[in-house]
Amino acid sequence: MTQISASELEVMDVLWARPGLAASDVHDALGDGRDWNVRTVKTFLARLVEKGALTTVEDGRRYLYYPAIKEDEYKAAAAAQFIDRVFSGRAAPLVAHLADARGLTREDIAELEKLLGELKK
Amino acid sequence: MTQISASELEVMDVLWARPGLAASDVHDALGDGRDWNVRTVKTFLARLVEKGALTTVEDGRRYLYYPAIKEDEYKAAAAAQFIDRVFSGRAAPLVAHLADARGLTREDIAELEKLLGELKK
DNA sequence: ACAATAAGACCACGGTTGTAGTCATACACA
DNA sequence: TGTGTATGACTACAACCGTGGTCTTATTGT
Repeated sequence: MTQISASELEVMDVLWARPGLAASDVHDALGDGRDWNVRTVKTFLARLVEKGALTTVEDGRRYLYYPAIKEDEYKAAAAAQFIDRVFSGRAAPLVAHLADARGLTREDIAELEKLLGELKK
Repeated sequence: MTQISASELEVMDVLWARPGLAASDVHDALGDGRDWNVRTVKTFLARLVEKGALTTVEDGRRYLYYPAIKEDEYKAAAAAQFIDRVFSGRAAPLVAHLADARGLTREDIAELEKLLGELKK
């Protein structure tokens, strides 16, 4: 299970949101801010297929791309791995640092409290 | 500010805990589990110096290494960057995913609640 | 005094990543 | 009907990363 890079993840995000796009659609969807050349996007797509993160379906003379891994599962694993690497597996210090670094919004705090309430059951 | 890799971060962790070690001490301190060759550790140290994350003080014919960046600041920035990349900047989903992926311990939950209580002030 | 050892300096090498270029071909419009 | 254009296939290439080798010199134990 090779690693998905930061750039590749942006591509995955597009396809998790709208599965079944062709390369040029993905390129367009990334548009704002990210102005990668279409060929760069195609490279990422090809690498994601190699890595088993995407599958393709032929559509005439082009491919449509679909996620082969679930967003939730991937992100949960990525979060766990990040916490292990940087915070020795402890989640609380991470949240503390976030508060420091960028200030959680009031909504974030409310959402977290609700979440913790549910977890306690 | 070049990126610090996962392996390099393990080296930083040693020196944040005990600043002023020489290369071989860092190697020893990593010991358990991590059995990198001493030269591998030296490569990481040299790269961290190049990257500006460590500074050296000569001690006879060897160097002592000291962190040039603060652990808290680095980790806060790393956390913010991770959340931006993977969770579009929202912290709450991250915690939710953690709960999913590995189950927060009862202590984690208690600690997070305490933290949130303080943040609300 | 000499040999084994340890330190730093420099080098290597294959894999990953970001960022495309080139080539052949198929389609679409003038 | 021929030419620009979009697509996929393949290639490139420098930087970074994990992993450690070589070479020179200094120190240390016998």
